[in-house]
Amino acid sequence: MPTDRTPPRGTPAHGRPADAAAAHGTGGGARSDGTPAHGSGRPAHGSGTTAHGPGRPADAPPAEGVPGGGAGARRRGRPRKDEPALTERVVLDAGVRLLARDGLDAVTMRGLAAELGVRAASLYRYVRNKDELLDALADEQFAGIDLTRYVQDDWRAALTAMATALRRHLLARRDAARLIAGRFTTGPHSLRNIEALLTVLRGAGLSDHDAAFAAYTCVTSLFGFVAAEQNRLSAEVAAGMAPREYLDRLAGRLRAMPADRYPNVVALAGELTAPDLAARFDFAMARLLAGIDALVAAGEPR
Amino acid sequence: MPTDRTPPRGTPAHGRPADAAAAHGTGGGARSDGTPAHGSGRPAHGSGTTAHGPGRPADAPPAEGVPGGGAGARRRGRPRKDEPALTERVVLDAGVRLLARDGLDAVTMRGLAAELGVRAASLYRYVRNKDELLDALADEQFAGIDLTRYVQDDWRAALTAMATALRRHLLARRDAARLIAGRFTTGPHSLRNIEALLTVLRGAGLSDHDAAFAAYTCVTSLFGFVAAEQNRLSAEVAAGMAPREYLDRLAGRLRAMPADRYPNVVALAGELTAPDLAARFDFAMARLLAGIDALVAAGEPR
DNA sequence: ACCTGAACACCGTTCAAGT
DNA sequence: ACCTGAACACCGTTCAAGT
Repeated sequence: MPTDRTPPRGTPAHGRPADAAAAHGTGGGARSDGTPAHGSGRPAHGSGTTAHGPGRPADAPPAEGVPGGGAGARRRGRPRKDEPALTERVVLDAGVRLLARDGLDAVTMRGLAAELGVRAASLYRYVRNKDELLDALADEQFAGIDLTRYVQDDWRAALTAMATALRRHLLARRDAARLIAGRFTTGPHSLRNIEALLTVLRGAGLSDHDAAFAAYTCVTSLFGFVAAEQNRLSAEVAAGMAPREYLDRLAGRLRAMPADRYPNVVALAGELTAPDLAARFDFAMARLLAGIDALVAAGEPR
Repeated sequence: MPTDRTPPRGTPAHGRPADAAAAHGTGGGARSDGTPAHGSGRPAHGSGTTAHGPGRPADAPPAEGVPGGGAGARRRGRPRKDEPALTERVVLDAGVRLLARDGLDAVTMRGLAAELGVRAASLYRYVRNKDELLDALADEQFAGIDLTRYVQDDWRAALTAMATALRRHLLARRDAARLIAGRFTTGPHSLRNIEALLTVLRGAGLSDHDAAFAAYTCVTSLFGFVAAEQNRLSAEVAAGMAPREYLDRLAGRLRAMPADRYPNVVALAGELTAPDLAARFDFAMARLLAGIDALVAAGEPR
């Protein structure tokens, strides 16, 4: 249960870094241990049952602690064999693991190095900087989902299935939305899924122009929705409340607003704080589909 | 509640401001909904020109290096007068200024303190931590826009005008989307605009349930779109390229993909990298409107 | 070729101590 | 009551070394 929270007071609570974009100059910032183990209900995330990409090393061994195995004597240079020990792939996989396990704020160069039993400076042989690492990590979030399998003749059914699967996939990945929303991804995994989306939209009869624009609309809307959803979830966790309590409190706040200035907010306080985000998502996607349908219908007559 | 536990360890006198506990961890932050004046005339938001609250010392000298004028002797305690010198409002305004001028990554506690001619530790009397500061800053991004003025009988026209205005507003604010997309905002400025949106949607004839859900859909979709747009823009900047060059390069990359595996991506490379994001936004909003229209139409007959 | 220690210039946050 | 210096435990990144 998510109830155990309240930032740990012994340790400095470091604010949320708002991420790490700056390629230069000032670093990103700190990590916030404010977030606990990510207990909020929902299907188990981590490595679960999702389909993997093609020939990936899969979940890989969890990075052995210390090389050499002996005493604490760390020597310079590299240890023995002339196998690289590190590769870009290994670094990236460790990043994925770290992100899934401890969240985005725990993904630091030093932390990642520790995950690999190595020092931070070593990583710079495999990634240009942290920003590039996060870009790669963002694309990597799509490694485990292949929308191609949802392609079918009934375009409405296909789009609905894709949207549902994508939402579920992202929600199951810690901080995925926060990571993705913060950068512009055009990596290989993303493209595979765009391809599937375009297949369906063109199959529905949309023009090239409309298909491309509709795909963009679907993607940004879905990301926007899931980002908001994942943020709300972590706001609940940060507040140390169960979802229901958090929402009830919010509803209470809304209802307490001056009714002359916010009549609709007050009147709809209940609806606005409805807990079932899956229903809201279905609503959103249904509206989008209906909107696209209008375009399909307009094209058909000819 | 994360708020009340963790009493200050050493000093009993160091209790945090009473209102902080009352306001609760959520978005709104420490100030309750009353919110001080904050003229927010909207127009010039740039740097020096922002509207001020009531009796503020105005823009104040940009933090003179040394007080007293003489040697580098910074003394403890506060200097002379017993006016507070800092208030929550002043801190927040400085944050807004810093964000607008130097971007989100420049908003650090130390940097903000420097902006105010003060040391970082002083800020903790006015904000609980950086995360809360950013929450307040996120809501503050909506201080300068009032969607109420776009309310009108023609709901389609109203929604279109609102969406356009909101997009333009956010795009004009450095890193606004990145800031907002990363947190769940329920502050006073946000609520005012939600109110306007709900007014229009209910006016269109939607049920309470549908109006609330449609509002949520509009907001998350729009944020998703603008976040992607602002990210792309900053990706261009980070790449040090002109927009056209950046997109041409991207189009080239897409066209170079294996056509057997990504036939649609390759075929639509041009459309997918179309530079006119305003057109894409209009497309997205038109689809959403059409989707909502289907709902309105379904409700009307009865 | 690959990894490291050490350093640099930053972070957020706490707290006893000044005025 | 309000602000500060100093400290703590972190950051990202560079670079001259070691092996």
